[in-house]
Amino acid sequence: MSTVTIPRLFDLLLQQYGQQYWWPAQSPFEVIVGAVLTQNTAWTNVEKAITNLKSAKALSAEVIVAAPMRRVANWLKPSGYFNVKAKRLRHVCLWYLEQGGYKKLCRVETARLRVSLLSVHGVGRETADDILLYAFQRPVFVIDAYTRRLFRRLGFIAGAEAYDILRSKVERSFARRKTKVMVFNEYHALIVRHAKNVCKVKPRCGECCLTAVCARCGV
DNA sequence: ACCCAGGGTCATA
DNA sequence: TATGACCATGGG
Repeated sequence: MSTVTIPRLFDLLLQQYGQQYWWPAQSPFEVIVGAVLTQNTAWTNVEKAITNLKSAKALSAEVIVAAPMRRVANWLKPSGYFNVKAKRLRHVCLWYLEQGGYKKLCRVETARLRVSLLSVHGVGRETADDILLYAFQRPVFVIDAYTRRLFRRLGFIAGAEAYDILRSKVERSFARRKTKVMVFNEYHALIVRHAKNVCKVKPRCGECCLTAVCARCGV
């Protein structure tokens, strides 16, 4: 009998769904904005907010910092938590400008860049890692709720481990691989893609997330 | 009407 | 360290 491992699951998901071509954005800065706006929010709602920013020619750190918070919040409205996110986005933009912009940030070593990101109000571990991986192409694996649930269900983890414990566990399992950035990029995207196969049985059994066929629900 | 979504901060114990 | 309240829109 073959045992599924963390690297093996990556192969299986890639076979099943193919490449996902993440992050859906046209620039690194757009990745950063999207990473903040997608916090506990459906991506379709984030797209609407980003469309608002583009229509207003406000998808830039300078414009966002200069704009009144009420106006920023208004652009962000479709993505939910708009008052909170307007504040967070402002902090991120101030940081981005203070650090000298994308080119300067590209020179910062990964561990330092992570610490720097985490010092920004509104940027937690997952958001920081989204940015590190998808805006700066750093070999960092993003742990989200889907990853936690799927990996727990498959017996890779207990489920309640601290974020950084899980992250290093996954990263170590690909330690010998040369293309870590590509793998981590695709793996996280594939897990999110796979999550869309969650069964729609109500009430949710709590175990049916992230498998195409839920044994408990019998779907 | 209810549940959920590509989290993070803050107060509290 | 570890819970719980809070933030808020849009789709199923």
